[in-house]
Amino acid sequence: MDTLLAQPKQTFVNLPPEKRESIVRAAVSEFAEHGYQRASLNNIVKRLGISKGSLYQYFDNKEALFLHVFDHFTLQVKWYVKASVTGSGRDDFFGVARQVLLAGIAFIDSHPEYFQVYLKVLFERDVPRREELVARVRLFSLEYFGPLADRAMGQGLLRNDIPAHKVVFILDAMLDRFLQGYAQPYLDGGLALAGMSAGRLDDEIDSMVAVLRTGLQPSGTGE
Amino acid sequence: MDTLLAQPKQTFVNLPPEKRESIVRAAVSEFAEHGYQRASLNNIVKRLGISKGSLYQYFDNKEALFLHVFDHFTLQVKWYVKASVTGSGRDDFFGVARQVLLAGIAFIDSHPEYFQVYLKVLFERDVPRREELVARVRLFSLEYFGPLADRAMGQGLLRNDIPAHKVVFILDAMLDRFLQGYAQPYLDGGLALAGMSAGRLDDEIDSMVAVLRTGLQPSGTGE
DNA sequence: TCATAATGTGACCGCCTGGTCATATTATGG
DNA sequence: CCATAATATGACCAGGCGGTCACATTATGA
Repeated sequence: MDTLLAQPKQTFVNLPPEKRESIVRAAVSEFAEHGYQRASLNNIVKRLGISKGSLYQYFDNKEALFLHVFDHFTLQVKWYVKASVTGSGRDDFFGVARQVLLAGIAFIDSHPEYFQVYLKVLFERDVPRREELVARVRLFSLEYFGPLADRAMGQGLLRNDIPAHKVVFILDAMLDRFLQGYAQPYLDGGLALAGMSAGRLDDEIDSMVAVLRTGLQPSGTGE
Repeated sequence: MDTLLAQPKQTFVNLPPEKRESIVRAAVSEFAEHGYQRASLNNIVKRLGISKGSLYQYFDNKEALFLHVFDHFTLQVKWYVKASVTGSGRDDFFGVARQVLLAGIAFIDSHPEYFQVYLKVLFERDVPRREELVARVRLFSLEYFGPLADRAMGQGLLRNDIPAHKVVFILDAMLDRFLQGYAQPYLDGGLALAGMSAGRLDDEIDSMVAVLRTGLQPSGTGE
């Protein structure tokens, strides 16, 4: 699960870090804009001002470059989510959901193109090892919220007429859709999430979580 | 809003209906599999057993063919949704939501490739007139639920601490995500929606709507 | 200094793309 | 029957793709 998808060649590892980073950045940018299949290695080397031969000294082929980019993406996401939750109270199921949502927003703000790569993978058919890539991100979400939901259910903090896995589905759907809307303006259902001020965004998140609370907590529980 | 995006050439209109339909079907299939940019006209004519020159006698170019396909898609969707709601009680906001969800499922079942085309458009960047295309579908949803939500709010059937447009966002997000999960197995958050029996699917839909009800109705209202 | 290894280069390859057009085939109606 | 219009065809074009490779350049260390 935590193994890397692809290793670059030794030549790439030997590169000075700043050059490595600029190459990854250019690749992310190209994959974000065009998805996997339409992304052009010619474009990438042109942006970087290096020759195509060099790129092939760093990575075996287009697929290896792409998988390397995706490895970076998943590592970053997991780091963001884990960092956001430690410290805050882990007992409040919906509080954790709120934290994860905020972490997602923060990630998109600081790595907008990485998130675009992910969205492209979701809806492009012939991406190499696509199922595996998507599973890495989504299973992370399910594995993360699943146990939390089970525990909350055990403690009577969730409605018992809805199975825990369905609670996770609803939560996951809401969070994912919110982040998609934030990243892609025309997906936000008229909420104008994209480019919203941090304060107003917090309000949106709070009311979103409030609805989840009301809908998913046992009916007697106070707010 | 209801004007067509693109007209085929007269030669196409003159074709016998079954040939027209087979051409549209082949185009839908190709666009569904590869999205707009990677879809290949060569593939389409190969499948159909016609020459490329013929295709260009029917449509000005790739874009016109694609827009014609999308026109068909939007017309079908609107027809499905409208047909599903007439007859049932229009007063129950969440009942309507449930009907629309069922209509979406029915549409995907009978036109799976059309829905794939739509999903591809959502996440592909350089689709011609993409914003306009997406707006046609999403605005339909907003324009459809917006007034319903306003009315329900006026009748005190919705929580008054959440603005109506936010209610619409939540509803839209949930419906859309549910349909995406139904159409793309790896998006369903572990619910295994795809290929689910009709009965179990209805259960999933009912509990989804139940959560929405509980979360969005005024706190005193019964279920 | 110099042999060797590591790295950089871009012309080139076969393949596929959307699109064109001169030509062949078929339908039409006087 | 035949002239004309409508339609069908596929070889062809320029351009872009991922990938290769013989060669040029640079770094290394004895």
